[in-house]
Amino acid sequence: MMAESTRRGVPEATVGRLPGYLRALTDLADAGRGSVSSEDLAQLLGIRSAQVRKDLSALGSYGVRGVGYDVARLCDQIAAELGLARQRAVVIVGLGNLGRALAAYGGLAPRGFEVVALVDNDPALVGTTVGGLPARRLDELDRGAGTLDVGVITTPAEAAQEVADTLVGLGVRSILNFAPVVLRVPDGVHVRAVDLSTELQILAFHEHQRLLADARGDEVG
Amino acid sequence: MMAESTRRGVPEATVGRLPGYLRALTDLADAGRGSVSSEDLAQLLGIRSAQVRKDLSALGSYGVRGVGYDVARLCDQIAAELGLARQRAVVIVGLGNLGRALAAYGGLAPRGFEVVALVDNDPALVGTTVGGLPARRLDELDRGAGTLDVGVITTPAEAAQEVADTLVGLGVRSILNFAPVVLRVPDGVHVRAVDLSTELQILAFHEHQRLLADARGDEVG
DNA sequence: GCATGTGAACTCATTCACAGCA
DNA sequence: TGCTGTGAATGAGTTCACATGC
Repeated sequence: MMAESTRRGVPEATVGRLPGYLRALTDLADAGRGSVSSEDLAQLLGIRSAQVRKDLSALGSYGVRGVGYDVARLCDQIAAELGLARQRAVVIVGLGNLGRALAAYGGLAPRGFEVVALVDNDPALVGTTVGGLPARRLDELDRGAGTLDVGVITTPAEAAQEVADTLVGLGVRSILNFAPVVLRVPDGVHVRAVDLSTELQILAFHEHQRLLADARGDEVG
Repeated sequence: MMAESTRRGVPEATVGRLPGYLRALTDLADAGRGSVSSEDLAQLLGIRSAQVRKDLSALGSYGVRGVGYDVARLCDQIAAELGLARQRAVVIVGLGNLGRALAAYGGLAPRGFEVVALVDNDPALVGTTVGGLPARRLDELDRGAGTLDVGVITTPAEAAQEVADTLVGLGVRSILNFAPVVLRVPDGVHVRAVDLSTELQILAFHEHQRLLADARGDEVG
């Protein structure tokens, strides 16, 4: 069956860069720039211009040959693609140092994400407020919270799977997991994992390789 | 020219999974498991067994056909590959909520990373201690800190590039950047970026796509 | 028999190079 | 002329399927 207008199917690698484009374009818009070339954007993101053009043309975007892309329009285009028209409701589960830091982070609301609920099962924390929001128990969450779009898990590793199960039960279909475990979730639920140790170990690997290369007296690769 | 033993060249995608293997194997070792199959590991990491075998054989690893991999040995093998024999010295720059949370995080030391210095340029913070370490100014960092392996940047976006430049000047060649900017660094310096808004926006994209799909009454992909 | 290790097939992503159009 | 949009070429990563060896 033929597609109505262009068939959607933005490559995952492109999706991963869209927030970067959006950030750069927002900055350009704030600076009063009306249009921008793929080469400029490439510089700003640290990638190649052909990549930029491929990415943007995957959105069905309209650049102007010989001129570039209209900054404001491309902004809107990408924001729409990311579904940022609607504000998202975020719940943070786990109010340790990291959870509290994220709860207090001011960079979310202006980017379309509003923290609407905080959760911790530690009785000492329940009832206290962080950034104006009260902490509740996970099992009280269904009431009064309205629809939740995104769950952020900042619990210890041991608790994370159970939290994820509960969130999925509440209808959450997007999870950002900071706990160092692989979460099992049903099809249709998206999980992204952020792990500090993992990142550091990857950096360590490269440092180690450089060390080995230096010891061998290799040319710089 | 022929390689001495197997030529090193672990694919980047494999490197990204090594910390996950290490975590799973550490857990297995703690649980007293002596050996493990690629299928078991695949389950634990949420990937396929062929992937596991490819990854591990890239390390020149010795599994035993018909049996599996020796847990303790594979642990050592991967730790060696990641260069974790040596403890790494980490400096955290930017002692806002996130920086302080990371400074207080206990999960680093056991994984080979020791926070040896904390930096912030806010006079109100300099001299205070977080997790037993005093906060100093960035320009005092060269003295008494010994060698720094990894810089973690948790400053506001505006300050991040300057901090990165300074760190590079101090000999740091691995940077973990939490600030929402693309850092420019010389060749040979590795940067990994972690950005909360980016992650959330990627999740939002997929949620948005599901919504569109639902509205069209599509089959589940 | 059973699970590893690996060539080959395949899918996904990046880069090139140039046609097409303002 | 200059910059976009894109087919073609290349490269990276994943999956398949089976020969290999304990």
